[in-house]
Amino acid sequence: MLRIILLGLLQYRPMTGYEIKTLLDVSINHFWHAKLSQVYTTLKQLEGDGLLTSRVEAQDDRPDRRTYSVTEAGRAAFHDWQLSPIVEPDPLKFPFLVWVFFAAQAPPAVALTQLRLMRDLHRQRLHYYQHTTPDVIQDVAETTPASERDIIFWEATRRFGEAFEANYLRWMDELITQLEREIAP
Amino acid sequence: MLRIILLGLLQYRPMTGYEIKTLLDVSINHFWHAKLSQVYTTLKQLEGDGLLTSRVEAQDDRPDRRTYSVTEAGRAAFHDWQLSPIVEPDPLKFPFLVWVFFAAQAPPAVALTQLRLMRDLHRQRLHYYQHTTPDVIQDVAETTPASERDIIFWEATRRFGEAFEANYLRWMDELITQLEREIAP
DNA sequence: CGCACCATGTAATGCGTTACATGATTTT
DNA sequence: AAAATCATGTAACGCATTACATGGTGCG
Repeated sequence: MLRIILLGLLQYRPMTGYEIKTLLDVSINHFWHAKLSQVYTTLKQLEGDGLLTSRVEAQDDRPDRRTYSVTEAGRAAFHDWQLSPIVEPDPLKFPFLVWVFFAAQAPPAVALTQLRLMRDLHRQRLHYYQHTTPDVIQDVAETTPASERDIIFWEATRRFGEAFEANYLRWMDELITQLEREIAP
Repeated sequence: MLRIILLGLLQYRPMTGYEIKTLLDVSINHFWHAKLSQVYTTLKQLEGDGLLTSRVEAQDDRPDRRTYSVTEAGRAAFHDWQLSPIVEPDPLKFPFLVWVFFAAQAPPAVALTQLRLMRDLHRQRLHYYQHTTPDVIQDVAETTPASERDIIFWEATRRFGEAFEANYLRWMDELITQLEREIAP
């Protein structure tokens, strides 16, 4: 998947590994993430496969920059992926739900404390999607040659994040209330 | 994480790798998953670490069964994990959102077809959480010595799945409607 | 003075999937 | 006759994280 993301992002404009990582951290980060080291190794791999090319620019005050661009083969690989239909819902992983599944084994007070903490964290995230992400999308749209249609879909992913967090909060509030009633009737 | 899940499940009762896998597929499957081969290797690993023990029972008509049980050290490791607070929201991955992020690069008709297909898949999943999972929880509760408190949390994970899918559907319906308006005004 | 930013990479290790290998019994 | 269930595992590979290694500039 990271391979596809890198091919997709580099179609907007050529970038260095470092630039890609910073872009990743503000845009795609909410539904996919990668460490800088993985970005570097995956870029190298894609170049080895002929899907990217790179050229090095020397700089005297800072380290050299290696800028990657997509080749024709890279563009083709990306579009192949994009046009082949996805016929199964993604198998997802929610580590915190594992904790909830086994929460009966923990003392009730500990469980409640953990749930309240997690609720606060998701409240913060919801706030971020509502008040910060719209500005981020604007910023990215200005520094990247993106179409209006791109922005429609970027905004759709933001709304997904917002709705996901709002939904998560509702669910947690209900669970916490239920447990509170059971502990202190 | 699979290590923790195996330790958690084996505390209800001793099981073979095969039994664990079938239990995994109907319970935890909605927020974590693993292949049978990984279950076998992880069980072996946990035994090597002294967190599980196993004994083999010969059978004449079927292959031998290796039944695993949790050791004291295993119980301790599980409770350590359970009592150490989770202070960051999980970094999640939604592969389909990557597709949406780049959907502007696909022909509008292709994008709409894919979105409608995915909507149907999530509709099926919602139906499953609403009408099948409650029965599954009952079944598991009957074959496994689980407390009432366990069932409260298992039911909570079911509600999470239900709410997640309902929310996903709402989001997709909105996006599809928005795109339909733009294609054929 | 220390931290963040810019900038690149490698090496070791761990987690997870796919493919390989076997084989009897039961259900459709 | 074919598929699903029961039952175990290994080997190769790929994806991802952590740790290691380097070093100048700018800001508070």
